[in-house]
Amino acid sequence: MPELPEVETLSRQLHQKICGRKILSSTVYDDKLVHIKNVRGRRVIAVERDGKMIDICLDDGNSISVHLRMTGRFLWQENAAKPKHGRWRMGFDTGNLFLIDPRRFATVTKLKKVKSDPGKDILKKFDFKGFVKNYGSRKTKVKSLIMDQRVLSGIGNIYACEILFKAGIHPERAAATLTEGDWKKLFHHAKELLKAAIQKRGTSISDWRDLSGCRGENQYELKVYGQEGNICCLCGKVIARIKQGGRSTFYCPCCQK
DNA sequence: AGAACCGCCTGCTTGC
DNA sequence: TGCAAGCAGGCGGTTC
Repeated sequence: MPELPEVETLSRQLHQKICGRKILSSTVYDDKLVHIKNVRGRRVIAVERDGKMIDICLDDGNSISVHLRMTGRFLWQENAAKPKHGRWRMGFDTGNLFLIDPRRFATVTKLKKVKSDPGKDILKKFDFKGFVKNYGSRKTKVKSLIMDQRVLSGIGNIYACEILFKAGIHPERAAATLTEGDWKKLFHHAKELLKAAIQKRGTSISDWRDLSGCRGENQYELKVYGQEGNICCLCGKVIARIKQGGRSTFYCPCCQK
């Protein structure tokens, strides 16, 4: 599932491919997306990432915001033949951009471009002091907190598990029990991990692919996610899996306190 | 405030 | 082999 590194990868590739290009056609194949209108003839002036959203900024001041949710992805194709699970196509003079989404959870909205808060994005102007002040004394579990998109933007289940492992913090700890040192460690590893994952063009678990249909390579770097029953690379004990609000959490009971 | 659950979806895995 | 049930989960919404 696309999280910050995957969305950043796509966003950069898209910017490269369609920035400055005019949208010659727009074809919607999925009834859930029929609201996508008034796109033809517009020129793309930028493609930006906003948390897990991809914003395709147009020359009329609007922006097409795409959230890929679970299985959404973009594919660039020279020909206009609809690929399997193709939900939407935008035609450019250089080729065709398809939104592919087997499970149809992805959402597309067209709206006036609004500036979001870069202080919530770990790789932008992240506001560490503001975070600790506003959320550091919450009673909620630390994993739920860092996955809350209103609090931090971009972190999903896979990277949340990996970040907490690197930082040696148990996913069920109440946020309020973390010291400033714990938070510093957590955000240090979060930054490093997310940057490294972008370098690897994302984590290709299940069906994630980049704009050219290529797999990322970060799945080989995962230490706990999907590793239930395997041996921890640090201590040799068995990786555990628990449910937190219906979602799987993977962690090492020995290394994460 | 916080946690759990549901609905949205479809492909894949599991069990008989 | 084939079919049905179960499972996966980001997010918004509801409920306790």
